Amino acid sequence: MPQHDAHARLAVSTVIFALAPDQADADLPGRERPASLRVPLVRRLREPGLGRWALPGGWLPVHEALDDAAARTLRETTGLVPRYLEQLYTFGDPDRSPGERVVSVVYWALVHSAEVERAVSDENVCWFDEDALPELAFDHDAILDYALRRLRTKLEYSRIAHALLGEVFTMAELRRVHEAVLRRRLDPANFRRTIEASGTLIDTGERLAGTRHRPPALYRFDPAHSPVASPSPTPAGPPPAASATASETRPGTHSKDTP
Amino acid sequence: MPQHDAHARLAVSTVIFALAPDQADADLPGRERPASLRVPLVRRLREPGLGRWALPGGWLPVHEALDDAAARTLRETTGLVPRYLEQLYTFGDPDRSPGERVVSVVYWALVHSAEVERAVSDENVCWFDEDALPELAFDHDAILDYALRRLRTKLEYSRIAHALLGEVFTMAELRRVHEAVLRRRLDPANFRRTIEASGTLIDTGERLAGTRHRPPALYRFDPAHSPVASPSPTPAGPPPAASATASETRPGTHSKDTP
DNA sequence: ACGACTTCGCGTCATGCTGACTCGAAGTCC
DNA sequence: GGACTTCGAGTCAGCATGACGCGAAGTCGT
Repeated sequence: MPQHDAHARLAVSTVIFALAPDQADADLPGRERPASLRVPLVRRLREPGLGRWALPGGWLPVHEALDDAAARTLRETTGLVPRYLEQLYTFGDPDRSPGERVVSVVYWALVHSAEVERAVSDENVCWFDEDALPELAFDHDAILDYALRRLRTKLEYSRIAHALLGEVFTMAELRRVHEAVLRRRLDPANFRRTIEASGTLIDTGERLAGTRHRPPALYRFDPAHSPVASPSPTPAGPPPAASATASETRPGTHSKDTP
Repeated sequence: MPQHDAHARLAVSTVIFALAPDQADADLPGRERPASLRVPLVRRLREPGLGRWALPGGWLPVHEALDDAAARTLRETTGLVPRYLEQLYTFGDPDRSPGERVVSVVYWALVHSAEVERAVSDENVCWFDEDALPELAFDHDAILDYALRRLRTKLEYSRIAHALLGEVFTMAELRRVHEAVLRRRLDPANFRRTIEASGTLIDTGERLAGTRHRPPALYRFDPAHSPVASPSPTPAGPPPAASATASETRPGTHSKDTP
């Protein structure tokens, strides 16, 4: 007999990453700062954890796909439309939330800089620098740590940095994205060589004017290389067309399930 | 007002891998067969999908951790106790299961050969060869494909092959595990060099007698190297201590949630 | 007993990727 | 016009990996 609270509730949350708007209003001569990642958080308006910062998210409606729910709650709470959205992990410890049992399917997303400008930002939605995070509600700290690790490792074997940039960009801009994510300086020459060898870039033939030095070439990502052939290659990514299961099966053992 | 079916139901399933018991009763002189992976499946005894093969699993009890539920349902349905268990992905398309909405948190596990002997195996639980799988219920085919890809890619940067072997093993046995997973022959000499360089093996000093050739050394995995320092290294693995979230937050937007 | 046969275990060599570094090119700013 | 900046291409050394050779150490057959 199913009681109305005999099951865990399902929530969907998302960790969003964006580049900190270029070191504008920097007092130093514009160099040396490796740029940093920023994360939007929302303030909780209800118990438990009232008043503390948390990842944007919401309950999962019965008829909505997980991906859709992640994208929707993201849009509703922060106004952001992600360029990259992938499932991260499902957290479900019984004691994570005081009160009822909540299982959260967590996604992680990348948005590009321009998108950040349009984003909501009031007293209840705020962007935090990666290394200046407040104390978060529940165990969202650990989730954020995990998402950061995933972003760093995934950047090394996948080409997802473009999701943090605009349509066209210079080699230096792309390199600074990598530097911000990996948190270390990269040699410009070697970086160029590696990227060009990967074949994921297309030279637009145009150059960026207005700089106070030699005008750099503008590149664009090869769309045929981003969704690197849906089925097989993306190893840790979301499964291709796969997306559903139901294993309410206990053949050998009789369960208390209603028949 | 929460109706009793206003939410999706939560299930937990597991994809289990083991090595096919060494090419015993092989008619050929024992060589050339690269060994293969085997997967235990259970027959569904209820609708939907009655009679078809599916991944072992069950409903998630309110107070049980996800990992525990995966291990328990695994034990109950197949009698297996995994050596390695990690969350794979959460599948939750609204239309995956006819009838009600079911979201499944899927794990993947490795068990070693000896464990397979003790495993349940009747008309409702059966082991299938990786490339002789039956048609599965729901979209469990896609899930299995995804788990295989994860196993293959993870084997390359992590040392998890030992989970498919016994306590001690020869270099050739370990190599054959890699060959079975990666589905290609590996050079014995180069394999030895790479493994030894990784420093994850301990030479027991003993040798395996009874072979019809030079007796190979027996190795054991360095336990200090398997859980490669919990916190940071394991990139795509399960989060270290992290394990819980609750993002029932919709600050900017009023939701239908009960306050 | 002894040679054939097997795999083990250690070695070399060539190749390719990566980090460190150099240097001319091409703009802007003073 | 000269100083200054970054761009973009090149060289060189170190390290990991694939291909391959060969003596070592057992068992099996005659």
